Amino acid sequence: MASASVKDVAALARVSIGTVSNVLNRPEIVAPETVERVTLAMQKLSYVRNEAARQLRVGHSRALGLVTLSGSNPFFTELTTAAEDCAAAAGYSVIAGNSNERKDREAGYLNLFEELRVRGVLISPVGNVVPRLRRMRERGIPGVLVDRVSSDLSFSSVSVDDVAGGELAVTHLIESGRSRIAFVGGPTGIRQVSDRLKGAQQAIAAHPGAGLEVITLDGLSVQEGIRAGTEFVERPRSHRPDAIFAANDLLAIGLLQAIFMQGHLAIPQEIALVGYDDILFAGASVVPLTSVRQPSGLIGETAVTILLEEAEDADLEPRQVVYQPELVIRASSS
Amino acid sequence: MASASVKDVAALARVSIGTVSNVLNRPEIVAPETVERVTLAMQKLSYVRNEAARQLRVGHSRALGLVTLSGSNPFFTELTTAAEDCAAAAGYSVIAGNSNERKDREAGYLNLFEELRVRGVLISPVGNVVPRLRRMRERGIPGVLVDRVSSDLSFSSVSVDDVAGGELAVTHLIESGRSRIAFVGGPTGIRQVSDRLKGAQQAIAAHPGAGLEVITLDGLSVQEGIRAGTEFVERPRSHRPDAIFAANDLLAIGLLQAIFMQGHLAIPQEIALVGYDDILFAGASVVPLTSVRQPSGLIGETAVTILLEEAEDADLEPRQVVYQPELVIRASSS
DNA sequence: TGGGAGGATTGAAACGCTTCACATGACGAT
DNA sequence: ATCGTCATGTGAAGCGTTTCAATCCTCCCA
Repeated sequence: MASASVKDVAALARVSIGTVSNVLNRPEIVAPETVERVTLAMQKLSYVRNEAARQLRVGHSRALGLVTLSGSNPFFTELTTAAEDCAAAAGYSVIAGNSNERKDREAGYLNLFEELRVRGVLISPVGNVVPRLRRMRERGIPGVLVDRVSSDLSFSSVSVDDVAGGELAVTHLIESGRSRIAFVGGPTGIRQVSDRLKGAQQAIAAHPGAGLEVITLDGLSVQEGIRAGTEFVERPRSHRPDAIFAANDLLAIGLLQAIFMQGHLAIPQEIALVGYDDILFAGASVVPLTSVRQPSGLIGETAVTILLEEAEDADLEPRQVVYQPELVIRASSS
Repeated sequence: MASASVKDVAALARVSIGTVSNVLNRPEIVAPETVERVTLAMQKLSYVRNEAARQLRVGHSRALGLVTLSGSNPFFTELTTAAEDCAAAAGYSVIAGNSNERKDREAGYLNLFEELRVRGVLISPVGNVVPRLRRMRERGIPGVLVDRVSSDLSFSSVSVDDVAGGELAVTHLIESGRSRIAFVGGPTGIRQVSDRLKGAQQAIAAHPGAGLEVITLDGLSVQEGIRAGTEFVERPRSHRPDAIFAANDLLAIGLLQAIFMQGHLAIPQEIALVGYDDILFAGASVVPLTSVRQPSGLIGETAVTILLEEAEDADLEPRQVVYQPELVIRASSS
């Protein structure tokens, strides 16, 4: 049974299809009793508007596209949920996908969003998506960068000061008496990672006597953390750092597993550990994790708000919103 | 600048629009050199197909809808990722939303999916969605239940035997010497919760001397777990259970925080703890968590496969796939 | 009584695509 | 030379909306 269309509703309510469309979109301009008759007809036929037809006519959809970096990182899950809620309040839905840090998946989602003619795109990019976003903007699809600042400031962005976060973390480690510090991070191509590293380096530079070892990994997962942690455990004590700053909490949890549970090294006594993101599980890990907290929900909301404004008015100046991170100190570092 | 349409491409390539559509959809029936000319024209104009128009014409979209119970539960995140991958392999995209255990949000997503004319719906339901799904199926949108069996078997489902899981968990607790066991779970309206409880009760019934206390909560979050755990800690020792079976890992982690970290009761010595889902963080929590593992990815894949088959052929008999859970024993219970 | 004003409704065009019956032409078989 | 076949390409219809100019009433005022 094919579903009913405006035409069927119009026939049943004995009005024109134009009127049906009006009660759907501007009920205030049609006579109350007509509204009622049409509404009744819609119920009888259990009419459901065909979004594709609407979209074809008006030129764009009621959906926003969102590409995040990782599906397993609760930071992005929280961000996504907040974005959905905020969008829903404005009558939009969010189509969310995660690139898992792969450029091909990222490109795949952008293709999809373009075919779908989404109203706008939120993205936490892996590769250099700015040229691509520029092309999309020329066609009326604005973009907002999330958790990342556009290098040339031509796009709005909502981010957290990752340099400050890195500095916060490492300064804390130094001030609590550590000096041989290791930074463990994912591909340095990811801005968040390189910024956190930069912050770490600044903290080191400000404190003579402290040194930084940089371990570069291929990703930011628990698995990678375990791998890196195992490597630390295998070293002779004299070559081990006395503190580790991990580029995110998943990594930190992996390090914790390898160092504390498998390697039996005391945390924080032998090695102190600081993570990043302050995910829900950070406070509940084997040794509760000191972590740099980012306002994930707020980021999502702000990004959606800005995106919708730009969708309304394409000539808006790009804005850069930067939130400040906050250090949450727990047992893993004190 | 409005984006190019088939008409523009056709004009530039000096063919009819029908031919352009053919190179898009059945390139094998058009002459190779024509294909090339058209492809070139598409590149020149950076043509992007308008999915809404395509969909309007063919009657349904290339998307699947997915509603999960919770966005913060990694079990569903893993399931979603697997479903996305599986759908992508078949040329479909997944629009995922989570109800956060709220019926209104669940209904909202179903509305959206119906307006979008998705090809099919995967759902892990909160309320009784069967009548709703039935209506959608009459209109050509099949549905598959995920992590839940349809009460009347009129829909296909992919689930895990939650009764067996509950039995597994509690039998393990009893066999390791506990007898005063508490079940802590979210709203009993959720099938997963009531099934796990039923399994727990079966295990108790099979072992004379063991007793079960049932604590019912409003949700399955870390927060709720902390609340319940605090209550246990405040009790006099004689009224405390010697083991807790939590309906999921988030709850268990909350319990852990309240009992072990705030309440300073030894786990597992004073209270043993078993969770459910074996999420990524279970093995890395304060006290590594014994948990019942479900094949989350496999569930997602299977569900998508079945759904797509039913989308092809509406007259397929509904199938019930039930996977068996597995107990992963860690420090929190031994 | 004629004429506006203005509210309510109508009807048709257009959005961009797919589909399908049909046209065209080349070529081999008869 | 005629016909059928096959490969290729064409053109128009139609999917379900929204939008907007045009029409139709009704009521009020001069």
